[in-house]
Amino acid sequence: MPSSVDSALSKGDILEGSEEIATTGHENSDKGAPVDEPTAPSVSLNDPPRSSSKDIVAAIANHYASPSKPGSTGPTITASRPNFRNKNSGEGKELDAHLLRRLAGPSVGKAGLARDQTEITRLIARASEGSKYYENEKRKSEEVEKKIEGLLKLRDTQRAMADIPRLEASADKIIAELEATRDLSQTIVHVDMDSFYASIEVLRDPSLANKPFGVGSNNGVLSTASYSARAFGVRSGMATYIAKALCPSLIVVHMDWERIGAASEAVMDILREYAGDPDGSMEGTGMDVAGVDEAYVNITGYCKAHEIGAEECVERIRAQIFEETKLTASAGIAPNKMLAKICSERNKPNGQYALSFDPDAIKEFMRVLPIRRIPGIGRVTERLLDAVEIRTCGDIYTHRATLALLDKHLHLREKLAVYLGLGSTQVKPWARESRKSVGAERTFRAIEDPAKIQEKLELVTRELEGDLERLGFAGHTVTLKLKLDTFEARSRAKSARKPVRKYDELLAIGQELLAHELPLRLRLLGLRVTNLKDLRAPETGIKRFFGNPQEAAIRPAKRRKLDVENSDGKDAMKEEPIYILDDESEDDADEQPQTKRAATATPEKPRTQSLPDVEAVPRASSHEPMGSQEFFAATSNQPLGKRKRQPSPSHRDDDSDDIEEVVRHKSDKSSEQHICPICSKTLQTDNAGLNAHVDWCLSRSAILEASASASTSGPSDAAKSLAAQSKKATGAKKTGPAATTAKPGSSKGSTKGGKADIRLAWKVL
DNA sequence: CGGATCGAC
DNA sequence: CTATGTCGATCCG
Repeated sequence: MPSSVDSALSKGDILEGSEEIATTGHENSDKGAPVDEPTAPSVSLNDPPRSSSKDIVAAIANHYASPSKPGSTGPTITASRPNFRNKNSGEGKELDAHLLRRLAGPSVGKAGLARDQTEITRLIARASEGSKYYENEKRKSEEVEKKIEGLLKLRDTQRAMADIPRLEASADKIIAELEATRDLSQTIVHVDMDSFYASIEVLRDPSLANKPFGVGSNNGVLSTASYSARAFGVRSGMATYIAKALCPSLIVVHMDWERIGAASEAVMDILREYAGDPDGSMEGTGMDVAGVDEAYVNITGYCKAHEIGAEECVERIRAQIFEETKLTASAGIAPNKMLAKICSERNKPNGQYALSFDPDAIKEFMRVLPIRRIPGIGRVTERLLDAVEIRTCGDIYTHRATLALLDKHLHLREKLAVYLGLGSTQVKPWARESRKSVGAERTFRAIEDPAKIQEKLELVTRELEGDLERLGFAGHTVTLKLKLDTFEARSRAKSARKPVRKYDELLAIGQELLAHELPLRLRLLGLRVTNLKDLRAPETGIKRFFGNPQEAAIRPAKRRKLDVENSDGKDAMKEEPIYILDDESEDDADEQPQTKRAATATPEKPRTQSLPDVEAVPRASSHEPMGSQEFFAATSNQPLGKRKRQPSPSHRDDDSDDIEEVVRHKSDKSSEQHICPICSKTLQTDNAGLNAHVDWCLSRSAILEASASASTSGPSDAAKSLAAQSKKATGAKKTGPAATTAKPGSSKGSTKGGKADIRLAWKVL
């Protein structure tokens, strides 16, 4: 194995990444129910590393035949910055450092990795060599290199005639502005389950404890690896056969979506208890489920109400999680989501970390933080920043002039906010109105027979129709997504005059788009609908409800410190008087295509003028209709809603800012009459009650949908459907006991009664 | 608006 | 001889 190279790369700041790799469960549920036999989990102690023509695998196996006792030691964390430059020019065909990292997978940087990450990485690269996947990665890598080249050139020419001190001064001005927006009033915790899938497996089969094993859907890749497996270099996202090469004794278990979903539910329910106003009246409103195994919780109110400190509160949360699920969680406590997330990894396995709320301490914390730790900064961005010598957040300040010069590409303002440790303090449930698209896609063995491709299109279309139906959306634009067998991706879209959602309409458009592309050799085909129309948007009945002057009055008052970003916080408050009481439909009423949907993307002013002298330009604020927004925002969760949203705190300089209103403080009018937008029933309850009901109602329809597809499409589809739910419906009631016991009428359906049942379900599993 | 890319889980 | 699916954001033309 090469060595000279090592010096250049060896200390890969391996720390971080995502614990779990997202997987779908589509494949694993193919064969009926998830593995859950009385017997041992479906382990596949496969054949020893098949010595392929490439004895690379064998080489890897050799290299790691005797890893530094897996359990014995935590990974040696050699803190050092990534170094992408290829200093190993001495060797014949050296693989590009960036490419190596790409091949290493998305989660390189995770905690608990083996020591010499570099060796593993390059061996993996060798093993991958020649595959289409490899070639594609190489191509992409080269594109990035090219972009960097251009960037550096631009920087140099610009710098030649730039007034550096002035650029720095303007950056400092922005810093001052941003600093003024700092909000330390909220205590936010990010709770992250420890190797979730793996831990769940250990619970089912205790004999797995301390053994190196991985959890994967099928033959492909591992979604997660146990800590002892990580000591061998195995990590999430890694191809199973490579993992086996690294760790011959690796055990591979399949995902058990039922359990994962139940466990997730149990955990989220616990968290919801801590996420509410001080009086506890709005339990769950201060929570943001960010995936099956993680969530943000605003514990400000809870701590105040119970007169306890944040750390104690979080200890309590974690203890409760463990007590009720026997699963451990890690957590980060900080004044905003970004920081909380970063902190939750700090003491990863079963630990917590509380960041100081002192601005200077926060800045010091950021100063040494590798840029890659920032949510939103991935492989490519890390590479770009590295090119301009920015590796830690502290480097952002040092090179602020460069960022100013390359603002168009590197976003100075956004980076400065990161440098300051600013982030969103908005913690609330995902609102269905913020959904932008609904889609379905499928990967398969490359095919080129038009008839076969057509079949795939039909399959995907059927799936999409089902999702649209279940979710209650239709869309104006249909996009066909293709991935060639070379991994090259492509997409084609077409907008219809009317929002579409039916199978026939979708298929027709899909076929049209597809026809134009054939012939093809495909490995993936997907269909997606955007420019959504919410079919469950408030109808006249509901509209009246929200038109209620009292509700409207809340609007302007409750404008909270918008997150970072907002060049001019001052007048942001004026021109508030627009309470879109009625009609959310004007939403797609299509008028100003600009105003709404495009609000974020199309600022009223040229987005390019954000460079140096960015003068705060008061823009006409873009208002989101609030009607149903508040309604749903207060809802505790979203069935089948997906996660992830603006990772980075800032947006352009346009203030389209997330009109994130604080929806809480509500009129807790106890008895009011509302009409459920889903089932149309009239309810006698307060807002919370209504929301709870809608919640239940939505999840119920999701379940019905699942059963329906079960009877119409056969068992495999049903299983898939359920799997999809477990994964997507982070907040939705799961099927099974939990779901069937949830009480619709109860104004607290999601809290008391139902919860106990759900937990019971988890324990029973 | 359509297309491509990045990032996240 | 591996590498999903689903979604949001952003940038470009």
